[in-house]
Amino acid sequence: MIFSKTFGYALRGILYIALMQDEKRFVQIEEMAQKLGVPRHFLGKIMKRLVKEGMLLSVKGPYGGYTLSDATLQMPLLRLEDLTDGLGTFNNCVLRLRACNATNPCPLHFQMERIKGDLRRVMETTTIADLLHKDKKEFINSIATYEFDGSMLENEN
Amino acid sequence: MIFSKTFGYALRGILYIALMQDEKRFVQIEEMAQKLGVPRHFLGKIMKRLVKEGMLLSVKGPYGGYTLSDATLQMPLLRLEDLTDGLGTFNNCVLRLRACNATNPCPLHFQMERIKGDLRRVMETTTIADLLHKDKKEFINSIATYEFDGSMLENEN
DNA sequence: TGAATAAAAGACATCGTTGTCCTTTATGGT
DNA sequence: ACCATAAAGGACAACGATGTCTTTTATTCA
Ligand code: FES
Ligand code: FES
Repeated sequence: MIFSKTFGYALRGILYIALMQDEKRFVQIEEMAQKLGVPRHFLGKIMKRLVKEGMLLSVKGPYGGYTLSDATLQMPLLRLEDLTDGLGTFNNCVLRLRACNATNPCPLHFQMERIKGDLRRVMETTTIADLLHKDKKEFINSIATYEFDGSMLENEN
Repeated sequence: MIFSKTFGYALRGILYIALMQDEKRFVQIEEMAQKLGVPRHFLGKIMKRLVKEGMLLSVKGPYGGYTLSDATLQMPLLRLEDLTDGLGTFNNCVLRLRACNATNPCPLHFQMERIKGDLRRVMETTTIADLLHKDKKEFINSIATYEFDGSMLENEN
């Protein structure tokens, strides 16, 4: 499946936080989980990890929550993939046979080397910021599990 | 990880059978598992599945085992992927958000559409037979978990 | 200082993948 | 018919990914 669920949740969480930065300083996990349609506590675990790894900042207590710096916006997706799924997709043999290299290639090595290289290039050259753009309501719908009318954006904050 | 272990075992099993066809009519699971360095009973399950789906033929009893037809050699890898992992990699959104299409694309859709298209093309146009070639000993080493000296090829058959 | 809020932390549950083991069925040789 | 061989089938175990729940820690505000 290329990416794990964890990677998907992490990316969507980060994008949601990035999107909210002009409105509010910190975003709470509860709000993220609801808007994105993602399991709350599981998302919490993932966010905690990202904080520890320096990709997010968090503040406890009232008015606290998660936020991110410009540096994070400029990070390539590969960094996030590394923190969640690891880089096995690129470093390991697709058939999981010892080391992956041209010296002792598996039957799929050369075909997959191309694909893996292309994928890696995309993950290396695409930053979090690159995924943003567009208008806000449409963008939130594009990362939410279920659509919701944009009115929820203004409401209870 | 792109492919499951199951897919890897299945492919290596099929290639091993294909490779042995000039020597012996049927290949036993025991031999396959040992030579490839793969869990025996798990491999059995996978082979059973491939037989049921028409990708392999099997015969029970003494001198029995698995074999495959020319038709199987001409099958694209995509068929095997379908029988093991399914085609979710190609049909689903990489973030697992509803349907994957350009109408309501996720933030990674267009980047991943290209990669997924390339991968699919490889899987569609590459057949089992395409992976064979080369000299036998070298090829077996390329699908075995651990190297073994070629003498094992001649020995106890 | 006390109450409320929100993340951090850790224990535990569920589920799909991977792997093992035992019994049943089919086949060939005697 | 009987025995040996080998796949088919099904029960179950181990494990990692995913998901839930409760307790602890940090922070804000009154
Ligand atoms: S050796 Fe298998 S993908 Fe490189
Ligand atoms: S919509 Fe996400 S990959 Fe197509």
